[in-house]
Amino acid sequence: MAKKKPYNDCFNTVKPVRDALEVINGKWKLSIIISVGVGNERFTDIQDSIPGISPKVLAKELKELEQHKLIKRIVIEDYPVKIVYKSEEYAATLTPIIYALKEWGINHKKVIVS
Amino acid sequence: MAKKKPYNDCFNTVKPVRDALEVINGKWKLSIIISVGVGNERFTDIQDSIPGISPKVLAKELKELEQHKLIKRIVIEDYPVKIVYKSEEYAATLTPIIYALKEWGINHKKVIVS
DNA sequence: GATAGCGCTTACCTAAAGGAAAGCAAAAAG
DNA sequence: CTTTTTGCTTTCCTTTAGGTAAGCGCTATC
Repeated sequence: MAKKKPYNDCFNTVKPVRDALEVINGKWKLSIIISVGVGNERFTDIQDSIPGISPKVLAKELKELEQHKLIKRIVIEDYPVKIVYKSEEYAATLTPIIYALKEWGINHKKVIVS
Repeated sequence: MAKKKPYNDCFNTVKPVRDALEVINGKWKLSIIISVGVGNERFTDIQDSIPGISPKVLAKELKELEQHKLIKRIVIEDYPVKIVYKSEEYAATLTPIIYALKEWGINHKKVIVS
């Protein structure tokens, strides 16, 4: 007896958190979702609203977000052809995460300062 | 007039979200916080509770989490010397984020399957 | 005395992320 | 015509994250 106490299992939490992180990981994805969600639909508007992002990275991330069905790319066929990005409805499910991160980030800033 | 419509500002949200991500980014940090939060305090217990993590990465991340005041490393001086990791109270403020990510991850799995 | 476990560290390597800068086709503006 | 804007793409390069494998000092166990 007196076996070694085994570790506490937390896989039920760790697993879905990791699944979520796989989709929204990286430095820029949530910023892009926020920007598009707030109404920016043109490439350059999105770029301008996110300080520091390069067009290369933005183009790459937009493609990934499209594949994850979080954003749609719409081509409007008139003269000139116009391209707009919109949030998919599914992106709204990320709101609680974004909100929680925002609140935490704001508070953390205060904690660091003090 | 008829100036170009400027982009919609979202920096107030983007900025704190990025601040938060700087602390909890990466593939493993939240998993470690969850594991320690659930009561795993020994290095190998934490390692065993997070499938796939290597000791190198775990050691590195634990140091970073210590610096961010999310986890404390305690050396117990008896024979043999024992080292335990515990959550700082501040780590509890991450609970809403972890919960939101967990819920989203669970739901996302369902969405993908269908 | 040999082996195993604990809490790491070290060295090495690969892949992916990301930055910088330039360019480009099409159209509009001057 | 020249320049500017838009929505990107391309190339090149550096940084970082992370994986693999081995080992090490110490203790405990067989």
